[in-house]
Amino acid sequence: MTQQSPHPTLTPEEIRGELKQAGMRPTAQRLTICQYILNQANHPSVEDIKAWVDAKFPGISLATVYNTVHALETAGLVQAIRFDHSDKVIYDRNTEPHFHFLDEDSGTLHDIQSDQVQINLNLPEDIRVNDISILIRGKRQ
Amino acid sequence: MTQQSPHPTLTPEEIRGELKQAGMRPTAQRLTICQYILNQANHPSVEDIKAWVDAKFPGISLATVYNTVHALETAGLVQAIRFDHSDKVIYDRNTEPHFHFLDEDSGTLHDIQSDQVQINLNLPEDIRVNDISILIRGKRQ
DNA sequence: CGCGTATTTTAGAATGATTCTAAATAGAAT
DNA sequence: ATTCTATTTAGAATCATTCTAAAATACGCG
Ligand SMILES: [Mn+2]
Ligand SMILES: [Mn+2]
Ligand SMILES: [Zn+2]
Ligand SMILES: [Zn+2]
Repeated sequence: MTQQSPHPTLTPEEIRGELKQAGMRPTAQRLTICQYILNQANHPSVEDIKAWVDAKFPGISLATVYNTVHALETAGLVQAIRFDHSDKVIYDRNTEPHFHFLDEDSGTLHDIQSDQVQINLNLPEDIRVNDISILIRGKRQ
Repeated sequence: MTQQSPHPTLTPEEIRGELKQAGMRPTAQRLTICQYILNQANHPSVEDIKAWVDAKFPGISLATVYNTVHALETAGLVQAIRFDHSDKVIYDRNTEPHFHFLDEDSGTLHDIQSDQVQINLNLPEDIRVNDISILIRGKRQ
């Protein structure tokens, strides 16, 4: 299923804790960005993040958004992904290995947990697989 | 297997024929580009194409390479694909649905025919799948 | 062959996402 | 308060790609 996200909502205090644990100072900018990426957003682009954060924090710089997502990525709190259908990187709070469904009508991405897909690979012996990336495109009827 | 490509080598005359059939004038630039994309190359980027063609056809413009790959794409002679690990579009002479293996050591892409992968999707009833894109990353030991 | 017209090629400018730079600001430590 | 480091910021730079508008070329026809 592309079902309800398994991501618990984090309180501001919990976010603060995650940042500190990652060695990042919990600045107002970062807390706001995390409130969006970790709690509200669904696979947002930097543009999405900037737009949302701008409402709560007018005038935040684009560079800060980039800096922050990079830091969050390094800290392992988000995953950066790029798909064929867009030239923008999207950030994924789901850092577990999983796949994606692109709803071609709405343009929205939805997680597909690994256990919802069974893959049987018939590859040469000498290949060691490190990672599998899957994007399913389709529509809901 | 990521085995030998199922792409027959085309003679210059055959390439000429393909272009005409697609309503494209078989100019020297296009013939040279096709000689590379359709016969020699393995998932080349525009940069790759430009570099190879430049040797046979010094001074060809980058715009022409872009124009030509777009025309070939429209004609259905190649497929444009973008993967996560590079910010460049690559062109694929294999226009059948298929998947890809990225050799992380060499950075090279290899086709995986659809019949070498069995996928069982456990998705909601209301989802109609139009396309599945798979990239397998790994190494050869 | 020689013209007329549509297609193609081309250089260079524009675009857009992202990265870089270097200076200003803020936080933490002493 | 002073110092040191982390963060934020505006703006420039980068890079793949797209666009523009003019020059060159190909092709059909007389
Ligand atoms: Mn979006
Ligand atoms: Mn390449
Ligand atoms: Zn996801
Ligand atoms: Zn391929």
